[in-house]
Amino acid sequence: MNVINTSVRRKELTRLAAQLFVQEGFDRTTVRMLAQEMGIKSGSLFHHFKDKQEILAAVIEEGMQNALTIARQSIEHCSSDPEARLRAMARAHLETLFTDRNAHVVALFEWRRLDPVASAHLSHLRDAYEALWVQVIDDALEAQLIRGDRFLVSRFILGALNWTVRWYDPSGPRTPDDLADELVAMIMAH
Amino acid sequence: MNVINTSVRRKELTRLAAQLFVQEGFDRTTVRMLAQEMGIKSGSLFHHFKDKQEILAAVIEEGMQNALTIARQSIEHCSSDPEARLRAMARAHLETLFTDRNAHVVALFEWRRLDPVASAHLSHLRDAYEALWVQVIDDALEAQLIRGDRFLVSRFILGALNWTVRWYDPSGPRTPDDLADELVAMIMAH
DNA sequence: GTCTATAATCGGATAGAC
DNA sequence: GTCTATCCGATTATAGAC
Repeated sequence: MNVINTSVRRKELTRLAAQLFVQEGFDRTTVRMLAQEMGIKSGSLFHHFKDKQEILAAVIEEGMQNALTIARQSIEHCSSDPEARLRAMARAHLETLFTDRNAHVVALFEWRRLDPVASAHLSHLRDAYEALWVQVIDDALEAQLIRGDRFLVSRFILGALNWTVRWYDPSGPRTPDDLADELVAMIMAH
Repeated sequence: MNVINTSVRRKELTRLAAQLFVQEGFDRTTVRMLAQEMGIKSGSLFHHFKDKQEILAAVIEEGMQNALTIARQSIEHCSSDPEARLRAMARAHLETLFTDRNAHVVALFEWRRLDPVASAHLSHLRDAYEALWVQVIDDALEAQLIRGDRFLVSRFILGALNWTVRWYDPSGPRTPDDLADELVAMIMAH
């Protein structure tokens, strides 16, 4: 019935793949490395996934799905206050990047490696997630919490958040929530 | 005498390599592609560079050198005013990313692909560039132009700027300078 | 400095037995 | 569902002639 294979086994394998993709990058991760991490031989891997591309697509779908779910849950809890919603979105973004870990990072940094068909198939998820952001940003702009062009502001905020992957050390003194709060504080026109 | 080969021929080849590295990514750029772009056969390439790694190091050194030079020139022109200096740094950053193009982008996005020796050898350039930023940010903080932790603020600003590579279209209506100005406006506590 | 030719290795992917 | 064995194209890099 389902076009998409969602068995728990495949989920587990996808999780392991995400880990390697973040560590090494998609291009440098070989099917042999993936298989070893999964405790099987490289030939067996192709019983679960058609090819390497399909693994990437699975990871990225998982990452965007996660990001969407967590973000939606987070802003539900504070539906009225624009400032709380903005902070919640930033926190949710960093939560899926660092707490849940890996899949969302792959979605952000390896999207270009998707073949055109997979990219087209998954773009609605990315669009839905960005729409969530633009909505929250619009509310914040209307409440005069922040200033600027809705499009640019969301790009800048997401850029600042995404780039944390390159420098932030979760084992350091600051929590992801600290980062999110500090970013929001920085741009607020209080 | 010189440890580093700085012939104009090598500079030209480095420029072409940078272009391909941005388009395809370092891992997916083959020496055959590089050679073809340079109008020679792949075997001849190794007369100019010891190996593929050395090409990457050359590109990244060029990119950081460019960024440093342009940034220093830009803030010299406005040595007194903290706001002008901040704006100048942001403009310079986007100028080396989009106007000069390629080499600085490679430095930012492919740094991880450097082998440890090359990375250690080039890190002083990256550190010098970041120090320039922290200095400008410190001045802006002291003048109460912006608020926050000096370390985090510079990371967030650089993240927002770096991520533009992923979405900004230079052939669109906005100039890189527009972007820089809008980012500065967004974070200013006027 | 560039060429041709090729070595040596590694990559994704398949076939067929169990 | 996993294994072994293997195909075969692609990749980095070298050797030696011109």
